[in-house]
Amino acid sequence: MDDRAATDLAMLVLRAATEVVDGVQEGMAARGYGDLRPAHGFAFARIASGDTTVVDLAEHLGTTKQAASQLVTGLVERGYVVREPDPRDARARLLRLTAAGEACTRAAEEAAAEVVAGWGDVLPGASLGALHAMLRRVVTPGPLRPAW
Amino acid sequence: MDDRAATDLAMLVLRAATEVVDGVQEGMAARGYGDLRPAHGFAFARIASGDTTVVDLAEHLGTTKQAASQLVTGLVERGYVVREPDPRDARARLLRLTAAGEACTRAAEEAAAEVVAGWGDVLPGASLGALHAMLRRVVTPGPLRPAW
DNA sequence: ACCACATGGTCAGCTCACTTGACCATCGTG
DNA sequence: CACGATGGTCAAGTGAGCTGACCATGTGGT
Repeated sequence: MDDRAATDLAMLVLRAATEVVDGVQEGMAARGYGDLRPAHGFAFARIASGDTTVVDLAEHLGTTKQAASQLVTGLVERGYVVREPDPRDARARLLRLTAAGEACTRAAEEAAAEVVAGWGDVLPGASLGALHAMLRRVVTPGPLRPAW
Repeated sequence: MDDRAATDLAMLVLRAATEVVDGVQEGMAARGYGDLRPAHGFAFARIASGDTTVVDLAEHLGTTKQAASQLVTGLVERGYVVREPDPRDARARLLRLTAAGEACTRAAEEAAAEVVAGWGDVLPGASLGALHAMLRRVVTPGPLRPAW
């Protein structure tokens, strides 16, 4: 694959990501979560996985702990997240989703699935699965930056 | 494909995009362009395609024309871009890359190609081409937002 | 035990990209 | 030639994220 094709592929990935973000954003707004930004969604995903502290979240988002703390404060104010004391470390505060937060997470998953379903409409049958498999092999775990 | 797999695929796309952006950013810094942000790269890509005005750029980046104008001002100050009068419209200013701007564009393409080449190392032979073909079919043209 | 240092977290102030709103010059059409 | 649409800039405000300082708690060394 020459440089031009490689660059083109890179651009396609970026455009696909833009589609995902915009699509999810739209879907969330349609479900009544218009006040949430993509960064919030990434935060939900991490918090939902359990045993998350503000510092964990900051690493996951690729930001400073201050920024993560600020973001969490917003989620707490909206009733999506609660800060609970960590039984094993008096310094730390564990983040947990409220019922509203879990409902929100489900809505985000639905919205994401909708976007992907749209892709399925233009791709022959099993290709979506192949796409999934390829990306899984290619992608390394790491932060999911909410901004470029 | 169920919702969970679809959500997972969406996340993989986002993570892949993050890898691209971070990789290009690193590659650019290594080539002496550490002062440029991803948004600048997207601007370069559009300007390089020729006959671009500030308004065109704003649409391409999904921002306001004021923001695009501001961004262009920065590129002009750094000597990457010049504003030239449009011979067909005295209101408009055509954007053109300087020699430095073109060198920068080539550097960005190289950096992007490097990231993709890294993917080629972990994917069996023709899969990269298949990935390219799939994304091309799935992705619709549109703005390339520099921020989520 | 006690000290020094590392770690989790917050507060305060700043930066800077991006936004809204107003405005000017020019184009196109009746 | 008037009038609305369009390309562009200026000015002020917003807000997410950063740096720097600080406190409380955990951890390892002597």
